Amino acid sequence: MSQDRITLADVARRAGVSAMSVSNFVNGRHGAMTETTRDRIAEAVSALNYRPHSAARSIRSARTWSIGLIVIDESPTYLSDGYTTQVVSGLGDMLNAHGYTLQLEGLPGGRLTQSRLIRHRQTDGLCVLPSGDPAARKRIIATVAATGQPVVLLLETLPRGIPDGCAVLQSDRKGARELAMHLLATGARRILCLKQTYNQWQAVAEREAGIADAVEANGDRAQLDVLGCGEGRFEDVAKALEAYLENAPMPDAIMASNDQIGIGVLKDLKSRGVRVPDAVKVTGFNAFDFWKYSDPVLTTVRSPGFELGQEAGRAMIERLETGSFARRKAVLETTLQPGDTA
Amino acid sequence: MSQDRITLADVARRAGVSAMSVSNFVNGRHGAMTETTRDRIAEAVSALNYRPHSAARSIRSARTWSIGLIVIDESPTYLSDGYTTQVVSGLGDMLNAHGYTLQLEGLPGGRLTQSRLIRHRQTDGLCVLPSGDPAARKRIIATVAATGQPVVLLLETLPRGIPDGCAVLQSDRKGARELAMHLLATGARRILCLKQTYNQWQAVAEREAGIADAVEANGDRAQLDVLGCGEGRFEDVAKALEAYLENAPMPDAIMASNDQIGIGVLKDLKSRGVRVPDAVKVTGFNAFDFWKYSDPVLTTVRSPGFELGQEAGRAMIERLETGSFARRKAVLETTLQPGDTA
DNA sequence: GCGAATTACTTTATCGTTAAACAAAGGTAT
DNA sequence: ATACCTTTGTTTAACGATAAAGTAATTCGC
Repeated sequence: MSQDRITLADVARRAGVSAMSVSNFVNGRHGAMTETTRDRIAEAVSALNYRPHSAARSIRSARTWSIGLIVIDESPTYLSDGYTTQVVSGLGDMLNAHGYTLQLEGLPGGRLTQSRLIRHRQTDGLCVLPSGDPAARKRIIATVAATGQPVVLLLETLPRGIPDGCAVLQSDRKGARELAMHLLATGARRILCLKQTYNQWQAVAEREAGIADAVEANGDRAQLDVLGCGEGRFEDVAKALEAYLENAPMPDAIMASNDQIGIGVLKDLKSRGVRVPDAVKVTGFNAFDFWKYSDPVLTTVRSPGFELGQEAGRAMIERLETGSFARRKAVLETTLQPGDTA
Repeated sequence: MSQDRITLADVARRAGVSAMSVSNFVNGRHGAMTETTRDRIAEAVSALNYRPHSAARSIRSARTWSIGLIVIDESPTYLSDGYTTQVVSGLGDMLNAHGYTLQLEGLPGGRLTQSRLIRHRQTDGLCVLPSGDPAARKRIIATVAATGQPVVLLLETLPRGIPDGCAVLQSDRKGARELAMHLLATGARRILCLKQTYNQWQAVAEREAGIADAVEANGDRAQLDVLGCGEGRFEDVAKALEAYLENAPMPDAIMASNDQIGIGVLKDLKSRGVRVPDAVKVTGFNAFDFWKYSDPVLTTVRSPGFELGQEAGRAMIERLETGSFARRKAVLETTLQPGDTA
């Protein structure tokens, strides 16, 4: 079976060359190398099943070939949000394709200082998907930046004072504004925005702002109410709507800050016997690839989660290979995704 | 700003002690240490913002404090399946709580040999979520085991010849059997099983076997047909059902191998005007926490994905700390999750 | 009151790799 | 033939931590 702890020296001994030559071979620098030498090293490497010791390599070359992703989430199931998983997939995909490894860590904002990726120097750079209120998010970013490592922020603008950082965003505000304008254009006047308040991402605030933009552009003819609904589970949505409708008439449109809430709204309205979209229009915003499973199919906005992760990886790799970030900010486009509910 | 490259020696110099003392302090061995010394080291560590260099630590201690998870998936969005994300969350949660880091890598079975986690020695152990046909899965497991690292298999039984391994499973067969028995007990005779054929997990085969168990136990009174539907998207489900119904009457029950397919079936039947569960009973098997979003709510089986990930982490940590796996196999229970469709 | 054990450290050697400097052999220009 | 590259390697000295062994001062058993 595979004899353990095979080192460069073992391979070198068998191939009858120096350890450095083996190192050069393993790292793809066979430019200046006789075919004979190359073959003998190749034979020895595969015969001994040599596997480079990453830590030893890292200590000398000052590169770990590993990138960390810190997901700030209040729940232990920090990947439960389908959007997050798309981001992770995209990032991992890009990193692996370029020879980097992804180290993943999810924790609540309050426990950030316990993060191993922050406390130990074990990555070449850190990506962060922050959540929390604006002050908490800023604190989180400052803590990560204090490690001195390159930082890529996901779904969060780069604050001043982060010299070695970059932000990768998506057009949440614009996407939400266009969705709202569509509703207003098709006759809606009173809009209710239903947003999650559990994990506060900047993107969610942006969506709210985008809706407000559209409503304001319509002057007095339109009106906007905003309602929080905690984690956004069915119970949360039902409770929030119940409370709202006690003091207000049914709105013309309900805009949810993500698809999960949107589907919750659809369910609740169905149980009330309210017809969608005739009586009330409903929209989501797809935090996950979920809209098409609802019945009727939810009108929503597609978020480029996978691409966002990829872009973050690309930016980080460029930074590591050129010494500085190519740009301080990248914005990916959201796209309106028509359905049957608006 | 944070002066980079602070080493143990720098901290030791400032605190007026040896590097070893700082090392002991940082690693929590302050048992034998004067309060004065401890305080001076603590001051120096925080004043210099010292962060241990993981690679340097690893090279001497032969521990990386990092565990790899290899997800075999044919799609680049290897976390798109919600069940997988639960597993990753659970594993990450358990590892982080015990001071380990998670390194995540997703790739198709055919590209396994390019895996960095396999080619490099950079983790203390490897967890694998295999997919593919049985022969491919076996090959994958053999490749991973050949690294000589401890292996934990997820949703896959441990083949012979893997001395340093462990399997963490869930009772798919039993869960599916009970679900099928419930259907048979409430009058179903002709059952159609609709399964994904894209990422072939052992768990999916087990579910099919469980259904077959129940049908066989009913002798000639019951009949089972099995149909593949590719990735399990709506189009796939619709096409598969269409083809089936050309040569066969509508079955009494349709059992999907996961919830996504189950919801696809519900949609398709609704478009055909078939009433559920009166005309046809429908069940899923929750690969993701999804059932409750369907309308009507899908009758399904809860899979303990998060707990499975946790258990895998626990097993691996025990292995690393005691030198051998406490048990070769752990099976977590699935639970019937009643809904409105059966 | 003396050797043995304990406490609180320090010293030394080393983990496996790579950066940097060096060297020998062969080829080219002059 | 001499000087000067180029090619194809080798040698040496780290990188930053920890295991293991060592040491000086104190406490303890009897």
